Amino acid sequence: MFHDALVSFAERREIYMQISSRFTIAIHILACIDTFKDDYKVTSDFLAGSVNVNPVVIRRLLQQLKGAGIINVIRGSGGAVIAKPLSEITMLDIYNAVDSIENGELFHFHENPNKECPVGRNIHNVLDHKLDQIQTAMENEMRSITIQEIVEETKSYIQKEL
Amino acid sequence: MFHDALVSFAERREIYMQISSRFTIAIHILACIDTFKDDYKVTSDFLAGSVNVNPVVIRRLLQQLKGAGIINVIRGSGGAVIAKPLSEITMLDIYNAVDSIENGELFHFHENPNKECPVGRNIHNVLDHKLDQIQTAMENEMRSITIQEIVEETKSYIQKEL
DNA sequence: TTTGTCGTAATCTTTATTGTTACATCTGTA
DNA sequence: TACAGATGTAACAATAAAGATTACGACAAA
Repeated sequence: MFHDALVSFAERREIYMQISSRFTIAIHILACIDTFKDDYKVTSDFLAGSVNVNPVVIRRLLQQLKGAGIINVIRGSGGAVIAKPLSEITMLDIYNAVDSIENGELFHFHENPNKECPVGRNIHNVLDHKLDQIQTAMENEMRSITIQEIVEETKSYIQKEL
Repeated sequence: MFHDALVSFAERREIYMQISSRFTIAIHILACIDTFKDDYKVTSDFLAGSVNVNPVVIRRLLQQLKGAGIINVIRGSGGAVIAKPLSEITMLDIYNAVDSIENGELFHFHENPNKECPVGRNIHNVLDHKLDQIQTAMENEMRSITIQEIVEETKSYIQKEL
């Protein structure tokens, strides 16, 4: 009988997961780099002004995007440029690049279900697959949207303002 | 020219979003209630033992699930029971019930893009639709999975142990 | 060599979540 | 009707992550 074992507590240690604003900021950054590439040197200060965050936050993101081969950052003289065709950069690439969520998992699973409980020791096995299925659906949708679309729509909005 | 305006900072106020462990805990709770309904009175202490969290955390979740019409909680004598057929409870129902993410939005959008920048003042319009599209894909997948499946698979895992 | 910029470490602030204690309230039962 | 066992919920503490900010060394072009 596990009933008595269940009625008790324990210490825990969990990992958080969230889709942070790094994701939308990174997209914003790429849209800026492309939009202003011919007219300005797109520095971290310039981007910080458009996004409205501290330049260091931008530089950290630029490093992550560079690490993923999405952009190049020019040391010394400054500025960032896009490293490959916009049509080949998907939302998923960016999502992965900026490490939007902890260790690639969207859901925050409670860490220590009680192994003495039949449900507690099996729930992980059951749920992991389902959670994966949900996350995959999300990632597939992300993969279907390119930065090219984003930039084109942004430019069309800007056109309409004139 | 907006260049000068861009190279500057500003204060901000943001809202966090994450898929908290409340979601997986709530599923765990429902699996327990159903699995043990004939053999035990499923109290918050009992559930706390299986999930391995403080009973108050469980009670808070029970209230949220009750608010969504998913379970009933018995005051006084204690215990929780499921309020409708398991096949009619989807992962999405639970996700919504436990308020897994802030104000229904999965993505944390940076709050104050600079309105003086053509990209800054349009990025929200462009992205909102795309982010919605991604979130919808995720929610559709959630809607396709019922608690019945979860419970059945859990029971089948438990069977295999014997 | 000066100037502007990147790269990055270190520290602080803010915020949400979760943990915990405490206690009023409720209900079945002795 | 008093008791025992639960729930309902407020209040506060502890923990953790994100993001803000400062500082400064490294670098490249003029």
